[in-house]
Amino acid sequence: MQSITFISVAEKKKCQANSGESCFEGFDEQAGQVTKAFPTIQDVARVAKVSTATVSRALSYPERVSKETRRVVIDAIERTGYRVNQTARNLRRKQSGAIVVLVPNLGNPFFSKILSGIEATASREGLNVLIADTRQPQVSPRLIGEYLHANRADGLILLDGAIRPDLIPGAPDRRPPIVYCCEWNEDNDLPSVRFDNSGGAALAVRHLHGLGHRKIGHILGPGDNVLTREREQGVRSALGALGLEARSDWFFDGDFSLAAGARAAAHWLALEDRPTAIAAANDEMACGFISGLHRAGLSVPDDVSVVGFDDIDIAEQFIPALTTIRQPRSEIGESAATALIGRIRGGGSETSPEVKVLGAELIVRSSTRAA
Amino acid sequence: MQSITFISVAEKKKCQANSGESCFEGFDEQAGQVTKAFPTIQDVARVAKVSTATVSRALSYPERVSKETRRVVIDAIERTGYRVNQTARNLRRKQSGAIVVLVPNLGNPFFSKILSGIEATASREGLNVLIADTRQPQVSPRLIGEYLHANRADGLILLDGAIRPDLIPGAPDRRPPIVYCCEWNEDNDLPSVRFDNSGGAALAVRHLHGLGHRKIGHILGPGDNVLTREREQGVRSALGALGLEARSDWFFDGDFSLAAGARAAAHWLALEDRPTAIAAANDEMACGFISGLHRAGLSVPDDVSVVGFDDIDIAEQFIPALTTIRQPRSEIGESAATALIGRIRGGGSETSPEVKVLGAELIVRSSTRAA
DNA sequence: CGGCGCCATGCAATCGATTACATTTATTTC
DNA sequence: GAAATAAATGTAATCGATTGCATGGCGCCG
Repeated sequence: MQSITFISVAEKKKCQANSGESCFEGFDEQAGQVTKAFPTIQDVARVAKVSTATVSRALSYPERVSKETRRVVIDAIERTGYRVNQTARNLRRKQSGAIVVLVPNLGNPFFSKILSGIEATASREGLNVLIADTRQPQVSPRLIGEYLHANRADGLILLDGAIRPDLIPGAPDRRPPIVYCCEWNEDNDLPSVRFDNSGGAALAVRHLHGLGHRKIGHILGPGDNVLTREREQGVRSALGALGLEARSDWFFDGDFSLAAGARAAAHWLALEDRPTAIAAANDEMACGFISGLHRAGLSVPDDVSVVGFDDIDIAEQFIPALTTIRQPRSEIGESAATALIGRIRGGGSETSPEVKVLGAELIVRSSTRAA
Repeated sequence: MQSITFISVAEKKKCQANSGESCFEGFDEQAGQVTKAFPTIQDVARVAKVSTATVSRALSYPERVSKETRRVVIDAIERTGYRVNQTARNLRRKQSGAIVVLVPNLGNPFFSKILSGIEATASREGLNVLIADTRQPQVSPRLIGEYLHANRADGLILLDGAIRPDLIPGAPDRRPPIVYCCEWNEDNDLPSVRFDNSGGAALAVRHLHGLGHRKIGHILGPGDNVLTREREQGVRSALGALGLEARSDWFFDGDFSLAAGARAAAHWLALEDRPTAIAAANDEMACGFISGLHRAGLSVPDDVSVVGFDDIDIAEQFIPALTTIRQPRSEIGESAATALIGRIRGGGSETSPEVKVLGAELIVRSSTRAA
């Protein structure tokens, strides 16, 4: 709303000339035109010849005013070009009208679909979506703490499991409702919406086993990540259940990046006894792995089968098309937003489950084949 | 900030018991502990034994209060756990403290890096970033208009060239400063930050020409998009300058999607006289094209050379690694945010250029080779 | 020493809406 | 037809900060 001149110079002159009230209104009765840049509820009330309370009610509780009055008010709003000042409304209602989404690395396309789901749901509910990147170099815990405070947002969605709201100073009642999405933190029991990561990883392993593979490796995500642990654990327990060996030299370190996949390929190539199939903890690493092998003159799935995880856009068009574990990303965003909004509106007495787990699905394409 | 009980039941009792002021303060003098959930500037003033004006000044204009007072105020803020209520501040200052970024399809990873640049710059300047997806089905022009109004945001970045702020009803002085980013609209002259699209497309064509290709085709973006037109025009004029033919059956329709690239591949395969090189209007279509050919048993760059556009993450790890035109996406986001903030703070008297063009760069990888 | 000006601070109006409570008007009930 | 009840509207306090104006204290100058 930057700098505002409520009454233009031309109008001021007119004002001195006729000293009428319509001048202060900023509403030119003659022309029936809007002349004030930012009419307030007072202006509407004046034009509609009712009190501001009535205007407010006509907007917020239409059933509380008579049909006739409603019409008059709507009409006045249109004539003045009035828009509710959200800031004033929020101040009075003690809310911020926004939810904050804390994203680790906004540049990562994995999050954009989730964000899209969140945004769709939130905007449908009349909430603004504020985003902040938690991994920007200049972002201090101090600033994060700022976002976690209730007077910044009505609610918070954390896509970054490393953020721990329970560690910020100040009583928990200064925090708005919080929901983790995708990731979570094992050191607190805040509600979360997540995929069945270990189940998905198990699907991948069983798929490979079903194709006859008995030597199965895994490319891990970054060490400090909860998804990494879940997916690894899913792989290990599936291997165990199938009576297969989990050889430590077949578990390659990674960090969810394409480059990490390429590095894993180099390690794979250096092995004496190579696994015949690889389950990667995400699609990027699977692609990087395939790409690394390709540069070495090997081919997927001829030389090794590869399963990814996530089903990112490119997976389907990659060469070879990537067999992967699909997670409904847009859906998880919607689900997290819905859960959060429930908590915001519910005001504490919450009956919905603390943890919601969304199923994952195996998508078979061309990067896997019989051993 | 949802529903708030300012004084807990336990405290109320204590309050009746000793009827002291410290009760109303919500600050337990004995323990030196914070007991009020949301202390206000009044509480700080009381604890610091100064007026609210002084507290406010100590925060906003530290040089306006004495050193001693500043210390006392800071101390009181820490003891009470006070945080500025941004809503109240914004109301008084007639600002919203936020910029809105209107994105066409948030799910598209192309935008996430740009968003990241915008967010980094804005948060450094103390502005919140609000995002909205303009292509959600339930988003009406009405709602977009809501975002375009100055009392929603202090400024606006449009990543969607199809949005036309000049068409919304109401005087232009009800709009906050606006900057287009990446895309723009030819029907108005709002400031914009963009890449050199035609120059980039020309780079691609000259690269192919330099490799000896004389039959060059192009896969277009969606018809209504300004980038599509610029890139096509860049291709055509480069072809012209090199004395090459721009054959209409070598210009394939597309829409920036992977699938469109695959469709173009089908069309290419169906041609009698095929171009030996293709410049795609973006990387996704280039990948889709390559993938489509691969499924037909053909290979890039052996059978045809392909240049993409954008240099998305996957380009480097695609098989073959994609030759493409790199655009500094994060940088354009920063640049747009900087331009916008300049306009917000500058308050109208703006000297920076209305259109800023960022250069594009050719990245040669393995999807192109000599004819 | 009186007057001027500056500095630090306080008082109170203000931003623009919402809403508890009061008041008026209409409707129902006996 | 009077009393009770319900519906519609108005009055004014309120949300929590910022800031124009007023004031008191202090130093400086002639």
